Amino acid sequence: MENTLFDFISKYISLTEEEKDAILSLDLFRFLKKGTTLLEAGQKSKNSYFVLKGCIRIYYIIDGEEKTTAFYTEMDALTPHCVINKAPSEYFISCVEDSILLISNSDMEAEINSKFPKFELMCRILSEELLAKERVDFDAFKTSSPEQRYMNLLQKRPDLIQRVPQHQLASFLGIKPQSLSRLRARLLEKKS
Amino acid sequence: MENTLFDFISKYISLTEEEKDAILSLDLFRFLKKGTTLLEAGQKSKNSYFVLKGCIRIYYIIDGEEKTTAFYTEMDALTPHCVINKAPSEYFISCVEDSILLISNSDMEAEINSKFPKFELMCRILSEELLAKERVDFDAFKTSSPEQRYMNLLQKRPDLIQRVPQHQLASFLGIKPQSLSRLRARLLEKKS
DNA sequence: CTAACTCGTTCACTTAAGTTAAAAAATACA
DNA sequence: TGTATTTTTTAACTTAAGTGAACGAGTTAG
Repeated sequence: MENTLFDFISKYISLTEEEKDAILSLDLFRFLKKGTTLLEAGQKSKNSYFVLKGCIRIYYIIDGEEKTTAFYTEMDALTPHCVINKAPSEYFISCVEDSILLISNSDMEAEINSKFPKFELMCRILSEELLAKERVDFDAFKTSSPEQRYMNLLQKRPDLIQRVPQHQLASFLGIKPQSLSRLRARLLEKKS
Repeated sequence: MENTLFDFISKYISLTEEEKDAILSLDLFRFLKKGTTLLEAGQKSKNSYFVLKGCIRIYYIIDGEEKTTAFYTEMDALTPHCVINKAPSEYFISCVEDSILLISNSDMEAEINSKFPKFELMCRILSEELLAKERVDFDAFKTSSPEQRYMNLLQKRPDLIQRVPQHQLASFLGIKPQSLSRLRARLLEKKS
């Protein structure tokens, strides 16, 4: 668990043993049950999440319907929009599975970043990377059909298709559950 | 022009006159003609862009078709994916209009960031903001129909609809030019 | 144990986007 | 200015996603 975290950090900066201990002493690890809500729409929060184990999702409630738009699994980091713009959240976050998360808050992060330039550097690089990647993902979504998106997902994140309920996958792909079901049937047909 | 830049920076950090002069002495401003290509797919580059005036776009060529996925206008910043992952670019960048850009390269940025922690701080905050916003934009795209996306654009970036050719807007909205034209006709019909 | 729910699938029908083609309008440029 | 080129619109037809409803399997709760 600590190893997962430090392996991740080591991709960006190197930490001394003291620094590692300092991080661990903050006691940020949290064990959460499937279905636990971490953030509600309308709510303000300062918490950021890093997934050590399990899966969390972002979803909206639009016309009474849940619309899941993003999944975060092992080694994924998420700072909600409401933390950045200090406004009520536009979306919910909850656990898709029993999960182990590192939960930090923005005040604490600001303090650490100003004390340890190394950490600030890591955060900059990480968010620049995530931003560039999000851009490319968004582009791929725009330029492809639901069927292509599904096949792309099958390639890039096959695990998701196993661990996530299909109606959540459907809205993640920008379609209705019935359409995903039909689409899958269509693909099976094609293969044979 | 300098003012546009410093107004932008002042939202994040405050600069002394010396620091401002130092930035200006780097001579990063570039004047570009409409249609100029800044980056080609397959090419490697270290350049980041900040739009002071005008408009640039990201586009792909898929099956011989141009697919425009993003527009950057006044006060927008863009670091291409290829700069981040040091791999050949998956997309093109070109000027939609005559534009004034600030063009920096990643080596230079790394140097400045390590010399001036203030700058590193700005870059971190900026990319965290952009990442959170990109997430919300992507979500809005996923959860809405082409018609809703168009109406949303009409509200949020009415200028774009004026300054950008419709076939580029269409792929930005994830549809074909014919569909956008039809969609617009449908909306006009509804209004009356 | 059964009633209530949730989830995935199927079906018939509606709606809108994709496709192909052609014409009309706007723009560039020689 | 007139011609070429690009952009936008229109139309007819195809394809696939949305909608509303129903069904069975699996799960949960009383």
